[in-house]
Amino acid sequence: MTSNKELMGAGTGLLVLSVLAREASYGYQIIRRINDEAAGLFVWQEGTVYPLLHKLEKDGFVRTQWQQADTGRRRKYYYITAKGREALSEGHRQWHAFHHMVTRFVEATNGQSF
Amino acid sequence: MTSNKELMGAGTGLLVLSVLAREASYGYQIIRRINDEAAGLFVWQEGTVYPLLHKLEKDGFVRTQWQQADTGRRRKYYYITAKGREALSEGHRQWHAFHHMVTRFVEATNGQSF
DNA sequence: CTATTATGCCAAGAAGTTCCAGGCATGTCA
DNA sequence: TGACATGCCTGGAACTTCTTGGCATAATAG
Repeated sequence: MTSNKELMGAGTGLLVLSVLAREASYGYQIIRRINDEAAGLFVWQEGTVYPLLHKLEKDGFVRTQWQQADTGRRRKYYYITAKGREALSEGHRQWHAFHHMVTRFVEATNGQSF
Repeated sequence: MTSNKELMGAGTGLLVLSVLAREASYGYQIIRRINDEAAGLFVWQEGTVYPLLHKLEKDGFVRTQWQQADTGRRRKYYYITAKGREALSEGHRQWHAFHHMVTRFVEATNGQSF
């Protein structure tokens, strides 16, 4: 039985994992990508994302590797693991189920103003 | 600028407000309705919903009234306010925007396994 | 008649998440 | 040189949710 907490928090991990499923990346870039894509809907702070990345690593959903960029700066790259892809798939499934429920509820309320 | 926290937490308030937009109800019944509708996807605890209801009241999204049921038991009925309906409408809008973003992200990852 | 279950409200404390506000270091550009 | 962007991180505050419990009445089972 999935807890509500996991489900709600799933949205954040889901976004990060989906970014990494496309291409390995590092914290600073992940933050920019997601905030760009959010286009003002929300803004993730560094203090939100770095702890989340550490948690994803602890859970085995990503692995990390320090790399030296052309610029000379050190970057901590995050790679999604097989387990991470499973979690992404499952999370996506649950997300849809939850969204479907929310939509059904809210749209049942009335036919006005939406 | 909406914070991420508000957006994620919005899902819970959204469900409760949408229940109340259809029909005034009381805590115990709200919990059962939502858990029934969730059909195992998640289970809300009383400890989650009652504080949420108090918060919705404090924010002016609902007002309350004690009533005596036919059974003789006291029930605290929650009525959605105009402000609550506005919040529901706005929350619904944001929820869609967020869901759209999540979907776009996740489905961009690959064409497999979903 | 009594014990259990269902109804109905709530709170206290723990655990987890996110934000805010920083710190620290290097590279780039004016 | 000084400011800004990049790049990592932490500590503490604030908030949410869960767990576990209490309290009281009504319905039902034995």
